[in-house]
Amino acid sequence: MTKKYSMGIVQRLCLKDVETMAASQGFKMTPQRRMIIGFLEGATSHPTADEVYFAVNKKIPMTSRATVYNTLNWLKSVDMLRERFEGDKVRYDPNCERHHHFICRCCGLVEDIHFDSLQDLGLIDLPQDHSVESYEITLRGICKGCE
Amino acid sequence: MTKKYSMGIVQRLCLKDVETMAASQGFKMTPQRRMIIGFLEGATSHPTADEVYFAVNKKIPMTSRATVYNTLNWLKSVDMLRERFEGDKVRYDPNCERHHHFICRCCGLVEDIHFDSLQDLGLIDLPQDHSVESYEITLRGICKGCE
DNA sequence: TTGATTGCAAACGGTTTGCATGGGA
DNA sequence: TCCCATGCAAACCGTTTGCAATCAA
Repeated sequence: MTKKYSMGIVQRLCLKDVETMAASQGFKMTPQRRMIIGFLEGATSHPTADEVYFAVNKKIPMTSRATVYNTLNWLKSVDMLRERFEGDKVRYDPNCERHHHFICRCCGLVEDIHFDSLQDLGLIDLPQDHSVESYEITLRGICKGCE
Repeated sequence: MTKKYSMGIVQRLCLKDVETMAASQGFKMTPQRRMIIGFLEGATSHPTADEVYFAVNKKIPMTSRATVYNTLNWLKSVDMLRERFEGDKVRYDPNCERHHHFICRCCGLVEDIHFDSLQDLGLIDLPQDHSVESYEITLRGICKGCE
């Protein structure tokens, strides 16, 4: 499964975009894939593979872990899903817009921070020795619920 | 192994500090621990557990993986070592000073960026709903070697 | 002396793989 | 029809655990 797909700036994973991409790249849509994508679309947090597995099986009690991983890796390989390591597990982030994160050191909550809500760093300040293409900011602290 | 230790601001993992901490907290120093810490002290990159294991065994050919993990977790639990997920594996960062990172999307190189070399964000811009204690910036791009 | 630390090997948990079956296009 | 995707189970791999032996303090 090589990376063949690029659609420019994808804001957020959505079924419609995946259908388009699949059709043009020769991938097949299946009920399982639609369920998985549907769940990710609506996810406000950053689910783990297992959370996807259980959520999908609550609706269609017949989706194997292999299919879940296969689908997640497929979406990752076409840049429609991001993998992040948070706390101590891998999580999947359907938000492909540039954004930052807030992580609560108490409960592990991860919240997206809209890119524009933090000031732009300004490329002038970035180190010159490497070619920097993007950046993201991770804020750490205590969330409202834990305070 | 509960977290009992706090030494204020630790700049960078060093054997001397660990010896002091161990003595005051009732932990024991062993040749294996000294080797592992010695390796981490001098590491310019962010080694994986396996890299530590092989590096240490090159010098003392008798340190088990269990001991490596045990020591890494011990240092982590007393805030003298940080765990990071980079690329697709867990890595250990002996630099406990506030700093940022540059990650090469081509070779996976991780380089520390001195905190002061990026402008301070200014807390005014941070979201008000959670209590933000710190932040770090991850720069992504292509390193000099890969260009 | 004493109990923390070690090495070993088995266990564990998340992810991937091989293969035969099933189902989109 | 064709071959991509699926389910299952086994394999894999990094990490943790249980236990008896060892050794730092």
